[in-house]
Amino acid sequence: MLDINLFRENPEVVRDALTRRQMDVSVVDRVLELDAERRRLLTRVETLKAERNTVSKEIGRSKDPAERQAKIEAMRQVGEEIAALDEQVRQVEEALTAEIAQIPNIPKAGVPLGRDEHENVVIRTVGQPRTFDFTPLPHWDLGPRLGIINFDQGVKITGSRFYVLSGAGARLQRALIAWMLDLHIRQGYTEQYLPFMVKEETLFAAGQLPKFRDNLYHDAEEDFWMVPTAEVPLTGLFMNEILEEAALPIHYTAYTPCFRREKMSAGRDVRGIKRGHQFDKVEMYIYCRPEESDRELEKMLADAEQTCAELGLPYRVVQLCTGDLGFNAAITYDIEVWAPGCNEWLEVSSVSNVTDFQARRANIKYRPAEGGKTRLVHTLNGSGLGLPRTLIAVLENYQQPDGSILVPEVLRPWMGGIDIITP
RNA sequence: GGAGGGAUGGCCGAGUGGACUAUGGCGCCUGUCUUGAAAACAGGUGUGGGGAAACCCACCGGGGGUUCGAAUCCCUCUCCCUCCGCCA
Repeated sequence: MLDINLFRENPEVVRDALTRRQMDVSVVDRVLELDAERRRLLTRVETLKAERNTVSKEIGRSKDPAERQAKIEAMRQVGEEIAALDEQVRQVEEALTAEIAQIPNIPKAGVPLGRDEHENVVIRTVGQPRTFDFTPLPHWDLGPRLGIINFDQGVKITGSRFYVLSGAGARLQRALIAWMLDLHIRQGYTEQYLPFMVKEETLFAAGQLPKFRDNLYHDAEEDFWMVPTAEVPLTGLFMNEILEEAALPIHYTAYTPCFRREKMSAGRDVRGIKRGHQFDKVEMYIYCRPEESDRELEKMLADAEQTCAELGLPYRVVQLCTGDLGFNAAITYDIEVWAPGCNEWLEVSSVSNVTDFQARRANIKYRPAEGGKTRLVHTLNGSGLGLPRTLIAVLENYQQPDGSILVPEVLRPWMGGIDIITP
């Protein structure tokens, strides 16, 4: 959520940000009107409340019954007026929050201008795509042949876009999770084990609600929501808290499953395990001072790149253009790995500086060491690689002519002696 | 699932309708004293909002209600604690 003061003092900044994101700017005027109305109502109602407070104290002290009665009568009317105005304030604030809550973050100055994902900018490519002297197979062929991915069973027990990993496939995914968590711990992150269901307030804080309601799973009985990413509970950890500056920066990593209805991408990427309703992810998350967030973004990007490098996967770093930037992010780098079987670059990681956007929604501040006013923290999030896609990349890049899969060196400690996956 | 007890400032803890402008203590900050520190003493010390400012408004777990006036009374929800039941 953006700062209301930004609209008052510098509405052009917001209009410019919306224009760069290819969005309509009329919301800015609606916000300004509602804000002016809110302040107009507040001035009136607070004057009346001050009067009521003063006179009520006089009533308490007064010994004259006639005077008391007159004042009680007068304040009864003032009270009715206050109630009516309070209700108007509530409605205006609700409308104001509804408008502001749907406005995305301001893209940082260096973010390339662009309409959609086609105008993203490749920053660098690292590693040479492996050359094959045979035709590499896509994972949806490799997996079933090796008996490590079963699509039919997933569909049978749950439905479309669900699959089962079996034997070495399940173990390989577990190895990736364990290895990645350990790597992030070495990089300075503290591991968190989190609830996989959260309440509505937490989703609002993380910027998922109200905008992405259609992409979330919701248990109506208990009013719990399944997390679409660890970013959501990680943002919620310090909701409504004031941290000490000395505690910052905070680096967290967490493994969680992620649940997404993917309503908006129905029909896309239907083959294989690239896009499912349930997938696993290891996330990195940082809380820091505003001055540190640019530097922390570079650290997080380097940390995410290290996972690809150590897995021996060729990858490229892509900077998202303004038209493709996510709702919360001010700047985002995607990491894409080459999948020779399905013949495409797979987005395995997305590393973003969210600046104070989630912190304002979640009300997470810190007290400067020198004292003075509390300030909003900056938050950053990045996947230390989404798992099905990393699994795809490992399977397709490490396939051998006979259809077997060589297990990457770094994962072998978790594979119980399996160096090569064969049928 | 059942019965009971709780939730007050950074922390402890008092407050059962009007002097609460939230007592007191601890902690923290500033000052006095001191070569310095400690101790003692004095003052200060929450968050958010409105206003050019003076100042004002809101907040005692969340929401709603009664009242001229609510930390205090009523309803409701959440969470914590104790016990019982059930349970991986």
